[in-house]
Amino acid sequence: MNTKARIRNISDLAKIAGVSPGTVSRALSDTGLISQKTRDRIKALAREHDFRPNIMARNLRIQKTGAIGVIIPLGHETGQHISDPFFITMLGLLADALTEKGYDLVLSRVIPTDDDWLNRFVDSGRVDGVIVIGQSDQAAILDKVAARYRPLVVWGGHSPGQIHCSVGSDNRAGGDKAAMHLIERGCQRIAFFGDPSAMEFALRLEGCRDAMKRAGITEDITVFPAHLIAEAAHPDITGFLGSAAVRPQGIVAASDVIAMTTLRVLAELGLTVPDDVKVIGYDGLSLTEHTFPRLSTIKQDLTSGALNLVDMLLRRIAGEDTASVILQPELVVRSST
Amino acid sequence: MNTKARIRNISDLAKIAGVSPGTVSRALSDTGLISQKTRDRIKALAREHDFRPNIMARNLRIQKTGAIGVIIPLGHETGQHISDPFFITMLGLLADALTEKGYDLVLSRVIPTDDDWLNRFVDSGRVDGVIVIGQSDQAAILDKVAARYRPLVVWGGHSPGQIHCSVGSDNRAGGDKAAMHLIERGCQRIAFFGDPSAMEFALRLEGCRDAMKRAGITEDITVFPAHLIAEAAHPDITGFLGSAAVRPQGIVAASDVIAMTTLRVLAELGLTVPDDVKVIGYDGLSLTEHTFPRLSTIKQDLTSGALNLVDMLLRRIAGEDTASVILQPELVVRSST
DNA sequence: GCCTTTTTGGCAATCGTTTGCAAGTTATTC
DNA sequence: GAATAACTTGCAAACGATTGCCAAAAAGGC
Repeated sequence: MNTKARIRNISDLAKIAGVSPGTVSRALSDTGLISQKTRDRIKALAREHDFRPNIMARNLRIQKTGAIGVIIPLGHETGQHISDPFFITMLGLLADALTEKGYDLVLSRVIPTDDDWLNRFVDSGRVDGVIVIGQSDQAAILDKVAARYRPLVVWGGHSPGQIHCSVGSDNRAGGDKAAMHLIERGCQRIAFFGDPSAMEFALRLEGCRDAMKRAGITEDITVFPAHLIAEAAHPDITGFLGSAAVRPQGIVAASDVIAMTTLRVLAELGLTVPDDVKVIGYDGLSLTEHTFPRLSTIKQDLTSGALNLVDMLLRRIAGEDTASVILQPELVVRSST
Repeated sequence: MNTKARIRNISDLAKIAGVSPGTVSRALSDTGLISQKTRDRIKALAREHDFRPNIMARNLRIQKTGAIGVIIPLGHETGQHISDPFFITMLGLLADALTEKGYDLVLSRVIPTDDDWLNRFVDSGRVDGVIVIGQSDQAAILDKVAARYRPLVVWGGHSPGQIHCSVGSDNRAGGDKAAMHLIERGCQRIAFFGDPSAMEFALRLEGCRDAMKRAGITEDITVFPAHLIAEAAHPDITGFLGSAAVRPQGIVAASDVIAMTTLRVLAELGLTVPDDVKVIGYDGLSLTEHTFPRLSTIKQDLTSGALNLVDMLLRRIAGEDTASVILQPELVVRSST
């Protein structure tokens, strides 16, 4: 295009424009104080040479990175990975919300081998704030870091006395709704598929128990700690359902992925859903619409969850203090119950 | 812990250690030239005050960001989104590979509204290199940018004369394998579900035709341009299969998601797979193991794909030149054929 | 003990912006 | 026409690390 030397920085441009670097900076960043005329002239010049101010220098001066870290700690279940549909869905929503607000999203998967992973990330100075997806079994560490590092929010349940700011849904209420729905559909013997050593799942199980108690069902719920990931859960569940002395009439799965695997096992065993067994999932991921039969589930509103996470975080970055948010999950009835 | 003022930068530490900032820098970064003794001493001091050199300053000086941008252009099918299982799987693998190499991963979703989105990102100076997942219908733009910006690699098919460096699988060979498999299973009337206006799909269709020709089947393949996303594809496919005058014996789906939806529609229509109709997918995502019946598919080795992408990119960053890579897809036979 | 060689560590420039302060210019008012 | 007000713009000091070059110190050889 033009034969002139490339513009590498703001002072080059200033030289061409016949003004000082400071003026160029102000013109480009729309900080008042510059006459409309020179501002336009400089902007045009910048466009013409397609010059964009160096971001690293800007970051250094401003002491901000313009990036938010999203961390997925792969804690209580090694082997669980980022392709878990739940994480992914959340990630996509966060990406949208952050982009909207002008932030970059720096993705980090962490396998917590020591107690220092979050400290390291937070202190690395690469991001202005951090969103952690899932408490896993790391609640203690989250609390410790939250005590000194403000711009941190977490997706997950809220437990009394917790220090970190979390956004998540009411797991107990969700479990209650799931069990209640099965009971209304006529189930008496109910099983819970999921490992209650994860805090979220324990609460969902509690909720199921609440509902059964309320319905006057004395028989306790059967708890089967199925794996989170489909590959591992499949043989497990096959073993359990294939050999169960008394088959449950209804199954509350702790996650949609577990529910999906359950559907498959049932089909392989020649059982029909919902006639022989009813199954309800948890999360409300889009994949539940593509199973056969379509899966009933307890839907967490991840869209507003993501929006809340970002909103809270930005407010914390701005210095505000924010309380945790608890969203209400919702029963979605499809064909599996 | 200690009452001393916090160490904010390298010179503070230098003061405490009684040396000059330069020495601290060298000690911390293990650049030779410093005696083992002082190096150890300084490192201990840094650990004690948990001081970490400011990354932004480092970036500015070094002229590197230590981050790689991963872009997902949502081009030819608006509404397709990041939660598409294919993107997600790829993203997870890239996250692993990049972390391994010490790079951050900056995620960016782009809806190409103008011709300048890639330029803007590349020039933003936020990343040292860019990986684009999927050519979508943006091949021209990719070529244009690739011509001037070296550290750019793309996941997708390779077309003769393309300028950008791509890593992808041989779609034509994959389509061939899929159709061949159906033919060997006794299918004569074959349908292709997928929109051939996407380049990758067109090639897969070509491959199917190759196989049929070789097998001496004169009847042409029926092409049905199903949508990429399950929500949209479902009614489409229901319409097509429900009203087809002559039902195909075998279906080659252009993606696993389409195949999955097809399975569901068939089940809803009361048809058995594979007895009434055989279905084969494309991609080899893990979700294909969790359908019922389990889906046969043409597997692209995304793991080595991701490794290749990262490897190529790092070599380009280092100044090397790299040629495109074409991987061979592989037939995976399960229960749907 | 003196001279040469090797280590070790300090100095200061550099990366490219932003921004407080002050000076310069123009417009306004009496 | 002078004094004041109101805008514009330039100057130069940060931001916090890295690194080439040089001097001082230590080690080694005779």
